[in-house]
Amino acid sequence: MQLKTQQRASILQVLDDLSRPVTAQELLEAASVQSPGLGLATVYRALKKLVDAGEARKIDVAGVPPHYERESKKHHHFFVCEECLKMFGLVGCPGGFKKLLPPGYSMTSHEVVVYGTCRECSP
Amino acid sequence: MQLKTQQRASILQVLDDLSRPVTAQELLEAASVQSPGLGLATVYRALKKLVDAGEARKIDVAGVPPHYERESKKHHHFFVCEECLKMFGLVGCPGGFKKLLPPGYSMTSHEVVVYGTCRECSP
DNA sequence: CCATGATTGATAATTCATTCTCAATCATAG
DNA sequence: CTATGATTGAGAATGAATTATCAATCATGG
Repeated sequence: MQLKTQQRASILQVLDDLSRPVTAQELLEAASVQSPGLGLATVYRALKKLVDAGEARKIDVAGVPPHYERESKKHHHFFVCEECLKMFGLVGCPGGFKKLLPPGYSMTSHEVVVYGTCRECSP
Repeated sequence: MQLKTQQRASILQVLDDLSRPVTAQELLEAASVQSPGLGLATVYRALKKLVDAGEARKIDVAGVPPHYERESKKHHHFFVCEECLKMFGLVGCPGGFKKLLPPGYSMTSHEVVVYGTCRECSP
């Protein structure tokens, strides 16, 4: 049986409140405010359950460690700030990716990552 | 001083001949035909030199181990076959990524990965 | 309130890609 | 051909993310 614990509640709340993808470390630090002494293993355990349940997803992108975010049906692309290395979700999509495929190839999904400077880090 | 060895020649030739990004393992297996007994460390050493010299580049993409390809000024996007997990280069780009950015954000580069089924794996 | 099984934190262990170590071998200038 | 320094292969070592272990603690049905 799945028990309700303060730790998991904090983790889920932080994942919701910070509305951008975060690393397990970021999540640990943010959720530790609510749940002092929180352990990294607990963060990973919570993330694993959420991902398995389809309520969160892991995002692997070149140049930064893996990030996690709440599953959402909307934005599915990402921005990585080269200054602070934070990741942000992007809404919308240019489309037109199928045109890039050679004959005989078919597309099931696609991923876009934009690198640059976020507002906070802009001069 | 940089010596010319059979191993490095094979590695470079395979990287050129297979005109698609490959993993260090794939490279080892392919180059072993020409250079029997080739070691993985040698492959990594050769790749490191090529990357440092700007003649090859490492491609990190979600779902597959890192791949390497000869540096080229042309295609810069990738296709990953979900069946055989091979990676292929794609020519062209839909563009229009800057439109996705919120105000205050700027773009320096972008990456696109298309997932699907390659010709070989298509029914 | 209590028994019981779930959860937790700390840390060891794992996994994978990659680099290091080192003795043996090889390429090449002279 | 030979000395010398570069390169090699094998396997150990590393670094980073993640998972397993285990004793202690906590949540919850009864």
